[in-house]
Amino acid sequence: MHLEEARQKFVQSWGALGSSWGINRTMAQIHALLLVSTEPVSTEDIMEQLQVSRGNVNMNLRALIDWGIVTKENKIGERREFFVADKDIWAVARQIARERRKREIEPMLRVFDELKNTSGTDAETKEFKRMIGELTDFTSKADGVVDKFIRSDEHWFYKTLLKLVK
Amino acid sequence: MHLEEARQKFVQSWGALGSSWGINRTMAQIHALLLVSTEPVSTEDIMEQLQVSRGNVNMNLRALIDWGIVTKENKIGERREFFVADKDIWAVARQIARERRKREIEPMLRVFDELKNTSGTDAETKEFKRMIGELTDFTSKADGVVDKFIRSDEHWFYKTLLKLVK
DNA sequence: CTGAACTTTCAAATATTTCTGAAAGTTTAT
DNA sequence: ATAAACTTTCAGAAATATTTGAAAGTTCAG
Repeated sequence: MHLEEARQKFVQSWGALGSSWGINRTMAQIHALLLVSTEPVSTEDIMEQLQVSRGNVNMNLRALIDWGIVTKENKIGERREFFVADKDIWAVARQIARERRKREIEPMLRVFDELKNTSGTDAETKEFKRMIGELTDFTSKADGVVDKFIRSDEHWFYKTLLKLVK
Repeated sequence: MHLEEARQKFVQSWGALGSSWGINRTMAQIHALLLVSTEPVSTEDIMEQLQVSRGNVNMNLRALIDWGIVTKENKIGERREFFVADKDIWAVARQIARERRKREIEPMLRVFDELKNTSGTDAETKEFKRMIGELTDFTSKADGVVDKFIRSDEHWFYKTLLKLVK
């Protein structure tokens, strides 16, 4: 398989994976494209390579920047903007973990907290509260692990992983 | 907040969380409903409580059964089927991890494996292969952690978590 | 075997998400 | 100040995902 075919295959697969994790296909594809590009890439480049509109590229680039895994870059003597993805996979993973934690785990824990105050002493209510309690417990523990991961540097995490996978 | 309101809020939130993780809203809502139900629940019950059609409930129940986190239950002297969710959150999490591993991590590793064979000795190709190598490394390590989690019982995982979160 | 009770299927309808493209906005050079 | 070069916005269009509902299928008691 030659480079262009491989790159294309990677972009497609990364896009497909993204969509099964609640990330839109084009955003994931743009990210993939930047990941495997050695040079900073312009909006036009992306439009051409992925065959999508300027507006689409612009919006998804903003989102990637917002997630903190892509940055603008200015080439001297060039008017237009170029973009690069953080190439450190561990840093990208930590950043995504950080964002999803903020956007999903924290709000869910807040909901659970509210639900703890459900009134009633009947068996149904007790059972409901018990389940919410278990979910809170589980979610908090998962949150703890994610938090540790976010705070870790690669070295720490690598060592811990070694221990974990034996 | 009284029980019905709380239950409703939980079902809504679980549905919303599901959709940001690539699980369709109704499937997540049905799961939520079963999670907080003490008694086995019939298709009709779900239709009524979530205000969705019979076909929709049926399809999503099949999917939940397929994921291995919901089971059919027959009440004696009753013709129709009832459904219950596995109430052990850790078991549910392990099951979901197992399925997503099979459906997502494994195929992605297979794609990476193919991409390793990209021909070419130029700098671009080398860089591409290096990135694929890093992604493979990262994904394999994540896979190792997930695998360990899947094989763990709650006790083991709880202890490890304690170590992890200090 | 027949019909009642229930489940499954799937084509069409609906809802949701994503994308386009052109207009408006911004920045910089002259 | 003007214009060229580029970026952003967003209403409507297109694509995708989900849902409906009615017909077909299944099971079982009588």
